[in-house]
Amino acid sequence: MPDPRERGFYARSVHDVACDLVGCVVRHGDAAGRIVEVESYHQEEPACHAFNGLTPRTEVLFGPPGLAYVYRSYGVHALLNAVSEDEGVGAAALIRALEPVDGIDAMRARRGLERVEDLCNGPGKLTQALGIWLDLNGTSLLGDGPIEILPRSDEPEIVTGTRIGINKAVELPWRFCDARSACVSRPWPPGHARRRR
DNA sequence: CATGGGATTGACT
DNA sequence: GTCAATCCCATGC
Repeated sequence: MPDPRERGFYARSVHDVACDLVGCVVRHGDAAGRIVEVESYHQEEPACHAFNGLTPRTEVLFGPPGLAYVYRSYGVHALLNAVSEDEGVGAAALIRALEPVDGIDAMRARRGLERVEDLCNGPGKLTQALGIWLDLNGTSLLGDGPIEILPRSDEPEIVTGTRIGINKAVELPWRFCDARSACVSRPWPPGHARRRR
């Protein structure tokens, strides 16, 4: 598998990128977490911000692969994506949940919560826990910017499901989760350990 | 220029 | 299960 510190990792089908990001580690400053949930978005499909073409908001989405696309959601939260596919194609992998690895006390302080499972089990939660804000939109994820994504140290068992919180193209199975992680956001997809009989 | 709608979360019934 | 917070931006007149 390609290395997420190289641009080629992101210059592939956004679905492959999303799937391969599960198990990788995101670091920002002293805080880091293992990715346990990712969704893919592509310009050909109406749930993607790039569906309506190049606008001021989506400029980074169409930029070179390996950039962070950070945008404001519901006027309140920052959501972190990895820009994927070739430059000029609007596609990105939305990082939706992490298992805290490093800097857990700093995460607790930023989140105002104690339970480790609740620090990063949602896309707006993990940016708050890591201290990632909108000013990091457009920065590199390849190790030469403030946010870094490091390779897997193990091979996760991945379950797929439909994406969360959208009302267009809801049927596409473009959500990828670590089947065994306790930090996946709800609702859990079919086949997730917490949901098994 | 006015309006409507989110790739969410946390609090509450 | 419901709901408000909150603000940028895409859309339409």
